[in-house]
Amino acid sequence: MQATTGRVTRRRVRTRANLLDAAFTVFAAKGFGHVSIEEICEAAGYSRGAFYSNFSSLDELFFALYQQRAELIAGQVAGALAQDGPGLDVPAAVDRVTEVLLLDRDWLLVKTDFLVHAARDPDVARTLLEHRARLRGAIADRLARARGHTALPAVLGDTDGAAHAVVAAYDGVTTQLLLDRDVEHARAWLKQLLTALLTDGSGTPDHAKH
Amino acid sequence: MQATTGRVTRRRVRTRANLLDAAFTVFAAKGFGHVSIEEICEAAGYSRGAFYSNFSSLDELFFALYQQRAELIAGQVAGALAQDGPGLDVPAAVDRVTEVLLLDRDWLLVKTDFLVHAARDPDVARTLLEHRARLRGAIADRLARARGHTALPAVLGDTDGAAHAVVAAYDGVTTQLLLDRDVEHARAWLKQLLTALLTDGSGTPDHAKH
DNA sequence: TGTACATCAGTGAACGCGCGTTCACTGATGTAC
DNA sequence: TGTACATCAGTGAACGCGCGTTCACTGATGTAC
Repeated sequence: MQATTGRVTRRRVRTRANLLDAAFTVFAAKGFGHVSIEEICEAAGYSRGAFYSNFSSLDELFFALYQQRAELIAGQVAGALAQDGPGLDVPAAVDRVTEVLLLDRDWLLVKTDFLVHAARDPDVARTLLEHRARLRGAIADRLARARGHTALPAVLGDTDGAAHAVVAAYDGVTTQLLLDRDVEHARAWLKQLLTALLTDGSGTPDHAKH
Repeated sequence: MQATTGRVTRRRVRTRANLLDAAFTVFAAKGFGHVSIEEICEAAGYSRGAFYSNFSSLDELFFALYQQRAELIAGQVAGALAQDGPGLDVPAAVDRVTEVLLLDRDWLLVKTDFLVHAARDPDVARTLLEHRARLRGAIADRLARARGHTALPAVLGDTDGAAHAVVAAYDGVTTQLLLDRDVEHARAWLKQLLTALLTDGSGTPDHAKH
């Protein structure tokens, strides 16, 4: 209803952004559910009143935070996937995508907190599923573009099935990474998994050994 | 130092078990971090003092709870894997194992909460990694036993690599299941993934279509 | 098997702190002229 | 560009509740004889 857009402004936008940034750090460090509104305000350098002026609950802020970051990252992934020619160079693509998806541990932590949260709230789950669908779409597009150049194994069905498999592999590797904190291993491992999934054993590439 | 084992007893064991059972339900419903000691005591039908007589913190109880359930489930999985002959019937094995691993949503929720918790505490992470290693060991054994009867694709390396892949696939499918709550789809999907991973495209089984 | 006694397990009242939430106030920001 | 005014955004004190934690007490449980 905010008739004039000029009145929603500047200071407010800045404050909101500061709160979200501080919240990201605090949530990553302690986990949603172990964080108080006060901690976030303190980290951001505001009084608690500022929080209530911008959000109505921790849940709302957490949701906004996830939305913001997820959008950002979805864009980066799409960019990384669009980056090369029609042939599908799995290891190169994985390198570029994991740069975005695996290297920021804080994001992995927040994302997993959000998963846990979504698992208990169907409305939140819907949003997360939509984000995932968008990501999967970008992957399926990429795979479709590679069709003819590189064959997909029939077991997974169409490109959409293959995209699902890629996401599942990513989720699986993420779980392990959260525990062992070995990013390089996770990247190598994801490459290997995707190679196994996206090739049919004939074209086995040489880097897959080890 | 409890010299006589007779003095650690009965009532105490029962109370502890009741608290753990109640905690499981409450944690599954609300998530660790949104649960108070009081809620658990109320659910179990004890006063808060009883809690402090048995545990020193929520963290300790949560850890004990995970430990208890994980052990139980590890046994069930090992049993399910040991159940048939030397040949590897992937879909049948997946059916039996997912019976244990995917059907209890409450367990998936608690397990994921615990993952998030472990991701922020290296000591807890070590315990979880050990549990996972044990599970993986059971799977690797099963795969080794199938060797010669069924070939594994070389991309994954030895049976241990294949076992890692199985766990990753399981974790990936779990993530999706937590969001869409479609158990049957998750089982079918896991079968398909494992078939793709554990066969080399030649022996593609007919059930893999769709 | 029964009784007397000692120790233990859980009770529930009490305390106090952390923090969510509200609100009257003030300095900041934008608008009109 | 400058000034006067209106509205908005964030302040920080105040309130109160939920709940973690403690502890003197009592009924339950086990032991000795």
